[in-house]
This record gives sequence, structure tokens and C-alpha cells, in this order.
Amino acid sequence: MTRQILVTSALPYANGAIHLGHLVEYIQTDIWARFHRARGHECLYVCADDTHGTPIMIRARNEGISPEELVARMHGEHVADFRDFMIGFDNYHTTHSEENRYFAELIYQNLLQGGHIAVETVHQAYCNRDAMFLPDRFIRGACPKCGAVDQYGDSCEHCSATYSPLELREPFCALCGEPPVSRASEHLFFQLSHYETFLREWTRSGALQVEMANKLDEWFASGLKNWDISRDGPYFGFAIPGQTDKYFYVWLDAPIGYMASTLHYCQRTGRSFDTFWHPDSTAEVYHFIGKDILYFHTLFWPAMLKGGGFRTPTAVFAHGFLTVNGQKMSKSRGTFINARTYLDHLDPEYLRYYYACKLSNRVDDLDLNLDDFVQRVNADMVGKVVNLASRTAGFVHKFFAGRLAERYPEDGGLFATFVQAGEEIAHYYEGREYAKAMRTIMALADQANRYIEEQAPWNLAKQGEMAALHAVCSVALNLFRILMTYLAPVLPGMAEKTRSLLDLPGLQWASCQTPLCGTTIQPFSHLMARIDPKRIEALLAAARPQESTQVAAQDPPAANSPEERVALPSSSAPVAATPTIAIDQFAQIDLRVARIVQAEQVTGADKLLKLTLDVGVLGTRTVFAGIRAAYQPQALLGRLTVVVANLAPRKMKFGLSEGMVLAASHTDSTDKSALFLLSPDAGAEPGMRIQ
RNA sequence: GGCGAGGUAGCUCAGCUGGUUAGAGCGACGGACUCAUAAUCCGUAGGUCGUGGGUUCGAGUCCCACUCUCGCUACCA
Repeated sequence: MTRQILVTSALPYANGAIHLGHLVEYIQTDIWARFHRARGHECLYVCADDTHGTPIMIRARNEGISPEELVARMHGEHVADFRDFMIGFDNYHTTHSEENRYFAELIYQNLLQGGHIAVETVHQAYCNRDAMFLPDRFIRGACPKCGAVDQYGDSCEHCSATYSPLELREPFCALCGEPPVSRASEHLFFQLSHYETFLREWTRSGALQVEMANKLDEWFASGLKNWDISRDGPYFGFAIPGQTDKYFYVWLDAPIGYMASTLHYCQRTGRSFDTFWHPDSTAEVYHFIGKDILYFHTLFWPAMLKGGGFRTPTAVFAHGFLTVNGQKMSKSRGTFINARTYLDHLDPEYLRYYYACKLSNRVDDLDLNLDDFVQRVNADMVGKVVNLASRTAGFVHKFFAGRLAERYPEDGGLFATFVQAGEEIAHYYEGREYAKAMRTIMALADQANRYIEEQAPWNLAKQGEMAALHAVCSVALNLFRILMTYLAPVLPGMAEKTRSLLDLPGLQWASCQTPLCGTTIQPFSHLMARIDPKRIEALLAAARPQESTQVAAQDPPAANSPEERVALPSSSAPVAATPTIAIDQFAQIDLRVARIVQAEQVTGADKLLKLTLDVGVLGTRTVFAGIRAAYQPQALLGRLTVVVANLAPRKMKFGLSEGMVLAASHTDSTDKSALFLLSPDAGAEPGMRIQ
């Protein structure tokens, strides 16, 4: 039975470049899609850029271009990166498209008519300085439930409470730091609670990994909140029909991109959209996502689809994050590697294979250990697999004019064993147990190499036993063909070279069950080069930012959620420089020389020191500084430093901080002690203005 | 500090519902071979399964405590 399958990867946000963290998901999904196609099923793989929201708007503004221009440029970069990593999308679209607008409006209208949209007047934080309402994550303050300070506007990381930004205590704008004012506005809410029964069933229908379903239970237990789906202008997105200056929240139209991309594909190819998204569809729909965006894909999205009149996903597959050498990616270590940087130095198939070797169906994080990476790829790919062909193809050309034996020789049951293993391997692929699939395939490669060793074709050649030699080489190349068929979803490029070498129409799972006999093969040429460790060094060096470009270098998460990136001005490639400011803007900052007259550890705080500063004419100030990892309190006594004297006082858990001392560090450094307090030259006195 | 995951041979990891002398691949070392991209084949060494208790006839596998690591998040205004 031919299955009809639609798979998606999460839409990357159009605010940054694709990096190795993103690629875990795209490679995982691509392997799955290619596997199903190789098995003879129909498997459509669609994706798109996620283009809307405040971060895009702000970034475009900072770059002095329109959001449309920004989004178009990022789309081009993303497409090129994916293409070069052999991510075989059938369609790669954008959420800033008419198809997306169409479905966003349609689903919204259906929810509206179904009575699932509520209108509420809310008093929302508004920043006068930035002339805009502040999105949940652009406003910070203290949790109303537990009092934890500096929490996001929508939920507390400390006690997991969810609330409205309005309830936050002591809020401030994440952009400019000014306290926002409260301003009334009508908002539209999707009444998620209407779908609780449905969602509870769907959650346990096999659509989710058990660990994920458990997580959802926590959310059910705390109650489903209505979801605010509108945003006031200015906002880069789709205007909401029937409303004035209101736009769909980016997370409403982002997953709709899956459908829009499907439609775009169908219109292009004459396929039927309903095949995949009609409520009665018998096709299978799977979403691959990172564990960070579970909430959107397992609560809002299925409910939206249900209420919007479409089918719900067959399953959602979540994976973990990427670490490099056991730690989160870091710019200063050179392990924050963009897709393009990698491609400048290494073959994408190395990474595809390595990820496959470490992927399971669980949500565990995946570690890219670079030493292991080199070792493993070289040993497995070149040493074991390619070696099978390179050590036998030569004989076939030298003695048999490139022609394989007319009949498949006796091989002691090897061919049958290899074919039979295909079912186990397929089972692993299907269940996203790629690591087990790779292990099984490599065990087969070991068997094949052992066979050649035992048969010793080089001796047969010397002894003139041509028939036996022909047989051994034909067996080896047939085994090689089967292995490459099994590896093809992971290594599409090498599979293509193999197809060409063996002069085959394709590498299909079913067809490799019949041995290849009496056909002519092409001369052997390199299928894959070994990784030279020097290339790794070069890659790391290239990924390490230059000092001068480090101004805004941050380490964004390896996730594709726009929400996770909101606070990061520009999360992609090294930023050239921050926007220039006028001298009067600088003059607004009152920098003063200060003498540290007292320094003590703060109980209950890991990183803070409480400093008492003598700022001359401005008197004495108390400042909490996060420099405990770098300085002993005693070592600071009496020394001069620089303080921002007119910074708004900030109430902290441990007291009021009346300023900020200046220190240098790498913005992304994980070495917390690599921190250097500024000092004026000798002669400076407390209270002096720095200008 | 909060939340989550985890600590099994040098490295990357398997070890299902507790049951014989704890496994694989890579690496190291020794040997063989020389067709092949210094690849391959054979063999050897190496682990008190983080620590300490407990349950059990029996625990890497269950329970408790501790410890360490990693991830997310927070204090760094």
C-alpha cells in the first residue's frame, strides 16, 4: 500500500542565519522523507520562512530597510543553505504570502463563526518612547505570583505561572528600559479552553512521544488559558479582517505556513490540497519540531486546525538541542557555526551522517563531538563503505572490461542476509531510530569487508583464477549497492555517485533485492574524501568572530522559535557594528569616576557583589554588580572605577541598585571569570565626569 | 537559585518489564595482509556500571540521600 505522507520541519525565523543547531531538525526530517520515498511511498516535504512579528520589524528598522526587503533577503540565504545541505524540500515558501494570508483569514473566520473568538479590552503596556505596544516578551518585570524579578511578560520561569503582562510588577521596556504606561486596547482571544476535551484525547492518541504527553499533562493541570491572537500596529504581519490596525500575532500564522506551503506546491504541480488537509484526509501529516516549541504545536495548532475546519496532525515529533563538544554552541569558542560557514570548509554529507549516527526518537540533546566526528566519518564512510567499492571495482575494470558476472555467484548467503536486514533497518528509520539504523548498516559493512578478506581477490588475480575473482568482485559490489541503498536517505550525494558508478536508474529499496548481474559499471572515482582534521581547525577559526565584530555577538538558542529570540537584537552572523548614535545621545549617559569604599558578597546571589561607591559630589551609591566570579571583595576595596550615575535605580531581590559599574567581557563568554573592571588612569578623582 | 536530563571501558554510546562470567563501534597496543582513499582482517588490554545506604534469593537495571556534569532559566540596572 502506498502511503501519502506530508512532513514538515519548523519554520526558521527570518531574523537570522541557519546554523548547525537548526540543521539537526532539517536533516532529521529530510532523512525521514527520503527514506519513505525510497520505500515507494509518496512523501511531500514542505517548509517556509517564518517572517512576521516585532523582532523582524525592529531589525528591519535598525537596518534601514523595509521588513519585506529583510524577509526576501533572508529567504534567499535560507534556501541556498538548505539546498547545499541537500535538504530536499518539495516546496519552501514564506509566511509573508497570499496563501498564508488566505488560510490565516479562513481559519480565523471559522473560529469566529464557531464562537471561539472573544474580544476583551485589555490594558496593555505601551512604550511612549518606542511608540508601540510591547509584546509579552519585550516587557519584563517581577512575577505577580512568586515575586521573582525580571520575568517575561507572559510566564514566570521561576514558578511556571502564566499571567498577562499587565499583572507584572515593576515592568520595564526591554528595548529602551523605560517603564511602560498602561493603555487600553481591544484584543482578540482564541478560546483554547473550548478544546480541552479534544486536546486531551488527541494528546493520548499516539500523536506524541510519551515524555511530551507527560509535559502536556502539566499544562492541562494548570488550566488552558485563552490565547491572545491579535497585536496592535505597528506590527509586521497580516491585518485582521473587520478590525482596524490589528494584526495576527506571528505565532498564529507561523504554523499556517505548513498549509500555505502545501497549497503553493499543489498549485504549482496540480496536486490536490485536500488530499493532505481535508478533515477526512487519509494522508498522514507529521511535524518535526524542537522541544522548545511544543506548546504551539500540541495545543494551539491542533485546536486551530480543529476549529478551522481542517484535519489535525498524525503526530508531532520533538527533538532536543545541539551541543558542540558537550557544551552549548559558543561564538568565542568558534562552535557557533552557521550553515554557510560549515559549507565553506566541509562536505554536508559528513554532518548528515554524523547526525544520523546520534539521532534517536527521543528528545535528548545531541552532541557534536568534533574529534569523534572526524574519526567516525572517516572510519565508517571511507574505511568501511567506500572501501568496498574501491577495492573491487578496479579488478572489474582491469580484467573484465567493467562487466559484472552474468549470474549472481554463490556468496554463502551474504546477499540474502543483507536484503533481510533491510526490514530491520527500515523499521529503525520509520521509528526515527537513525542511530540504530546506522549501527546495523555498519555491521553489514564489516561483514562485507570480512568476506573480501577471506576470499582474497588479489591472490585469485595472481593465481589466474579469473572466474572466482569475477565472482568475488561481483558479490562485493552488489553488497555495496545494497548498503548504499540503505544509506541513501542520509547520503543523497554519495548515493547519486553510486547510482552513476553502477549505472543504475536509481537506488530503490525494493529494487536492490534483485542482484545486479551482467551489467557494465563505470570507472571508479572517489565517492567521498576523508576529513582532514585541519579543515575542522579552519572551520572553528572561521566561526570565531573577530574582536571588532563582536559588539552584538550573542548566543541565540538552537531553536527556531521567534519567541526565544525576541530579546536578541540580531542573532545571526557576526554583527558589523551597532547603529551609530549622536553625541547628544551619548551625553545623556552620566559616567563618573567612583571609588569602591565597600565590597561584600551577597548571600543568596551567585554572581553578585554589593558595592558601596564614593562618587564625589554625587555622594555615596550602592550598586549590585555581577562580578563575583571575577573579583574577591577585598581586592576591590579602595580602587577606582567607572559608574553609570544616572541609570534608573533598580530594585533587586537583594536591595536597591543605584547605578552600574562598567566591566569588559566577551558578550558570549562562558568563562564567568573573564571579566575586567574599568579603571581610570592615576590622578582621577571620585565624582569626575567622563566625557 | 529554579526547572529538566544525565553520570556504563580513552571517545561515542547499547543495555527491554531486576536474573548466568556487563556489551558494540571507534581509539590504543600486538600481529596479518597489501586489492583499496596509511583502507582491511585477526587478536589483546581496559570498566568496583558517579558515591553511600536500602528493598530483594539476586540490582547497571527499583527506592532514598549525596555528589558531579550538561541544558534551559534567573540575579550581572
